[in-house]
Amino acid sequence: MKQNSGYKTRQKEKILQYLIDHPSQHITVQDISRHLSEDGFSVGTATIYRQLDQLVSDGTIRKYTIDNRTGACYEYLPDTKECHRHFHLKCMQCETLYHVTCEQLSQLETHILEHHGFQIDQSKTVLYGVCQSCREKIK
Amino acid sequence: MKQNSGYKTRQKEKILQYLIDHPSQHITVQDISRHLSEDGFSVGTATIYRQLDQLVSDGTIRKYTIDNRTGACYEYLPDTKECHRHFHLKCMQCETLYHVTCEQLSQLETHILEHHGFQIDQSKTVLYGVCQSCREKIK
DNA sequence: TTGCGTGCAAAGGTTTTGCATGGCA
DNA sequence: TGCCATGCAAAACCTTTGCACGCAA
Repeated sequence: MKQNSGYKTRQKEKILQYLIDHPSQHITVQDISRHLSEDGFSVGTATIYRQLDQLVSDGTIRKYTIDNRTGACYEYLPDTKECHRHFHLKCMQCETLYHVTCEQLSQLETHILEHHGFQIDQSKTVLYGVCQSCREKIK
Repeated sequence: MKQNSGYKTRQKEKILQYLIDHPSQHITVQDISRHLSEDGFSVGTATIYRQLDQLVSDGTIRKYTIDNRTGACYEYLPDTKECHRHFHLKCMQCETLYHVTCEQLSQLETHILEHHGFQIDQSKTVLYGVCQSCREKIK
């Protein structure tokens, strides 16, 4: 996992760099396409899709979709060791990523492993929802 | 919420019945379309989408998307509130998606809300890791 | 009868694929 | 040089929309 597969091309580099420069955000294929064009380095849509697929397979980025949004989103996953010690909570409103260390979460991990036989990978897991300040805004 | 809006038509009835007959499953528009055709009661795709939208608004069913899947999924929500509380566990090895209902997970949701002010959206959240059978294969 | 529901076809998006060409190793 | 990567365009999908007709209330 996380071993760059394939050749190192300029397109691939640019795409990944854009994702790294915008961590914890809902990046779409369109965003990447638009950004690279503005940068004077247009990349074909098909290439973007193909590279993103590869990055997802490598475990470098994550792909997900958000309802009432059209198209998939991609997000760079930081690889720092600290990230294995806590969970990520991501607000779908303001896009903030919260890093949470919590006994309850550790217990959950143990429970899921012991009772469901499933070993959770904290670094890859993101809990989606709405944070406090955004919930207050809505009211 | 949960009050059937609009007219009662045969199409609507058939669509909802199919969802009720397949609780806790990832039903797609195609599934419904195919099933109804086989039943000798074809319904136009546009109608299915329109009815599903209405059922989602009513709160009768839930709409969500799954990564690496094309198209949205729908799911009937049984009346009891607790029953539709479940999370998704996805194995990064075999890509299987597990559908888990678990008291511990519900407690976690409550805990995160009360202690961290964060309202988790289960339909968007997927816990990544490795499932039991894949862990056994590795050893 | 009134007005929503339905079907069909067309339109609007997103994502994938085929194929010739280009570029990394 | 051997292969993978890229671009372009076409194709394949999913979902929405417009419109005339059908049907529930």
